[in-house]
Amino acid sequence: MNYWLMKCEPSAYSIDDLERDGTTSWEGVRNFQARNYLRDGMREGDKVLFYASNADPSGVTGIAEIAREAYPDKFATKKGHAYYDEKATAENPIWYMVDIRFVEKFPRIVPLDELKETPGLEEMVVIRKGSRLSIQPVTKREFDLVAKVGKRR
DNA sequence: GCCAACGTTGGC
DNA sequence: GCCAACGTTGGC
Repeated sequence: MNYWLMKCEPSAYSIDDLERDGTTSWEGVRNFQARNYLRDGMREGDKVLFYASNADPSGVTGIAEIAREAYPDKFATKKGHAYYDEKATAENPIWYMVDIRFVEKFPRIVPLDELKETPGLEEMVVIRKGSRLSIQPVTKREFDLVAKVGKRR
């Protein structure tokens, strides 16, 4: 099993939205490295740290899991849509999406500051300066640590 | 809202 | 294939 961190601005979609919806599609990834992780790395059942970016504070708000493996991002061929890409075709979709399922909402957010201060998380991609990837791999150790901290209190 | 860091594009 | 220009991300 693999572990991931997925970013989203809560003004666009939050852990509360995911709890309400149960399952949601994850479209709009338009970065090749993030696309590769999503398409080639994510498998059904993989666990996800759900991260709120551009938030006050930013941080991990809960856990999700991969409900459906990568399939072509249908919005890439939808003309006029914000996620439209003229280079994407049915034969060569370029971009992919997955479905994720709600697992749990932490009783409290684990803010970025705390991730930075937690021993054992020094190598986490998300705490690195200038780390803008919206989909990042996480080790099992990192995942378990963040989950433990998030469930505390 | 600012701006540093980063990815992408396109001229050459 | 270099690199300047541009657009975007995301912490602050």
